[in-house]
Amino acid sequence: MDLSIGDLSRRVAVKLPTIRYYEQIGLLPAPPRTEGRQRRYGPEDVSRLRFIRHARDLGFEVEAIRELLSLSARPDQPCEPADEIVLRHLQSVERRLAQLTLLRSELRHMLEDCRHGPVRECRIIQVLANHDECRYEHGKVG
Amino acid sequence: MDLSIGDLSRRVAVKLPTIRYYEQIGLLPAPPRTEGRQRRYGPEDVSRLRFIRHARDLGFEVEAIRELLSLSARPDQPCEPADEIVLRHLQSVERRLAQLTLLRSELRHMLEDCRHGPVRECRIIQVLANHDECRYEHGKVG
DNA sequence: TGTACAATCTCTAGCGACTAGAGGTTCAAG
DNA sequence: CTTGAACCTCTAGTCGCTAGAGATTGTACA
Repeated sequence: MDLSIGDLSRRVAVKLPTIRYYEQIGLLPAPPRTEGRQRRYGPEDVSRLRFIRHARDLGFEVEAIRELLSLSARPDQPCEPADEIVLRHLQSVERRLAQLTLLRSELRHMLEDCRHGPVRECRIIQVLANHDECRYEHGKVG
Repeated sequence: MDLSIGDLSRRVAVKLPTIRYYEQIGLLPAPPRTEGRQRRYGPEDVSRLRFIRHARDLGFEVEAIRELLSLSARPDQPCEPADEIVLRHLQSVERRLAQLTLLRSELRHMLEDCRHGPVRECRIIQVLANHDECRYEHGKVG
């Protein structure tokens, strides 16, 4: 039950160059090759890649995933370190949510205030030119 | 009233290499130089950089800022194009908020379900290994 | 005027997590 | 045995900066 990289890609829904990338950065082990140097994967690789993909979908960074993977390889150890990783991620998601919520109000107000006249009278442009006209303080948002 | 790049940086709170970067990508015009090739800025540059910084803080992409800047240079034109840029951005912020909200529940549940035993019994690791155990469908989140 | 040193200069490379493309090789079906 | 899809490696590009090296310039003080 050997899978080509294309088979693996379709099964796990991870793009082919991404799989090679994960191998390159050491998230996935380098698989055995055919005589013609093509990669062949087994069921272990399928699970591992699924794990990675799922964690990425949940927004975990590669470094966090690396830690989670190495934790899952030690089933007897306590799982606090995993908790901590998830908690840190949750907190960053919450910070991000707070920022974006503020940002959303700001953008809504800009649109509401717009009188649809010439640019000269446009509140959108005015607010951008002058932070004092903002309703809220806001920090950087990516 | 000529400002060095350091003066400008302090005034607008934009880092020095970032100012040079904005010049390089054409967001800021190339300023006049001293005999020794050091940049000297005037009040126009201060306003323009403030505009840019504010828009970046609000999460607008550089391309959007480019358009907003060129709109603000034509005060007689109608401001609908500016509206549209802001609206598009608002919509992407809203999409992002929806994703992150879902993600937050997912992470919270993972933490709640954790029994703090060994990794073998850890729901966090189990959920990551198997998407079917997720409470929600979730797409990619950055 | 001399000198020290902070500020500035250009250039290149790195970040994170991929993605795209060129140009060549291998596999598998018919 | 031929065809062509799938695979290979390698480099470079994405976005919006940020960091560093190594050289030059500006300026405050003696």
